Amino acid sequence: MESTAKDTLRNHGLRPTPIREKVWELFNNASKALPNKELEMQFENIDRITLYRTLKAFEEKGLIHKIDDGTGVPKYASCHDDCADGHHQHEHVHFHCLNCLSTTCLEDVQFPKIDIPPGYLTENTSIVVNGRCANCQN
Amino acid sequence: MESTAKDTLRNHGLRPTPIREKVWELFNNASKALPNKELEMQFENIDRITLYRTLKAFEEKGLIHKIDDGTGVPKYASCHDDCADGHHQHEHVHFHCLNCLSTTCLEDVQFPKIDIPPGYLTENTSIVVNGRCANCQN
DNA sequence: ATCATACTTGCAACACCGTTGCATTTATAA
DNA sequence: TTATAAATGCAACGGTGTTGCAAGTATGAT
Repeated sequence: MESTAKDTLRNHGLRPTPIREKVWELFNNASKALPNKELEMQFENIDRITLYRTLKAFEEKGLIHKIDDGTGVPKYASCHDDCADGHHQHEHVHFHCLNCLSTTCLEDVQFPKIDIPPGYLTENTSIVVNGRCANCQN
Repeated sequence: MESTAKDTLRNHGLRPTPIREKVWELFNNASKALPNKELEMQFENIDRITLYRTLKAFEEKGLIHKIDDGTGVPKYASCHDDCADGHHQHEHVHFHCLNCLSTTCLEDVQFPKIDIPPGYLTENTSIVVNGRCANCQN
């Protein structure tokens, strides 16, 4: 049995509101990371600041994670269950298609171990692969 | 024998000017990637647009490469000889220190091979390791 | 050396985005 | 139902990428 958007929001310490529920559903139905613009377009008229704060809250509560794919336009994607309040766990590779410009999470791709020189301490690593996605091979 | 800043600029199709020469020297003497702000501070008074265009020109001509370390603040570092006009070759890992906020190129770290699912085509890959650099271990 | 030309610089200006403050509206728990 | 805390909408500020244009500068030909 799937948990409703309301439940999910409450479980993460967020009040369920129409906007938040819809934003959350958009992330759940998305097969790629979403930029602010694309989210805004799904609403009749939503204040960009409200959306900004919604995304910020979602991120802080571990519902979504921000992806910097190098385009300069931040994108967001839903997290998995192992993400909690302000403590993200996202050791997965992101793929950015240079053709359709979509960015996706490659959860199943093995995350490589980077051999950093002694003296350095690794906290977390970000990997973005740029290329052509499966849908853009023609 | 080292080539002068003038020579380097000319060799990349850029007219040597006082500003460009100084910017180029700043990159050569830097042990880390430089954000616009840090470059601006090295001048008495430089127009931010001029610096913006200088960096853009340098990047297009293969003198420097832009690094997106996830902070949202673009940084730049000098390229190596294998970079030419609009054709960058930077398969190296970048390290971003969460303590001193410096970003460096780890040229000697082995760049891992990412096993992307069939159907995907890899053009280039960006890797940023976040953590603590050698200078920040105390 | 001079000079015409192309490039560079500096300034104004615009757009976009992150961010904060504040008043109003909405959700929640007593 | 109601008091309280949180969410929303709007104004506003600052930073930055970007372009246009006029003035200054480097360059190659004469």
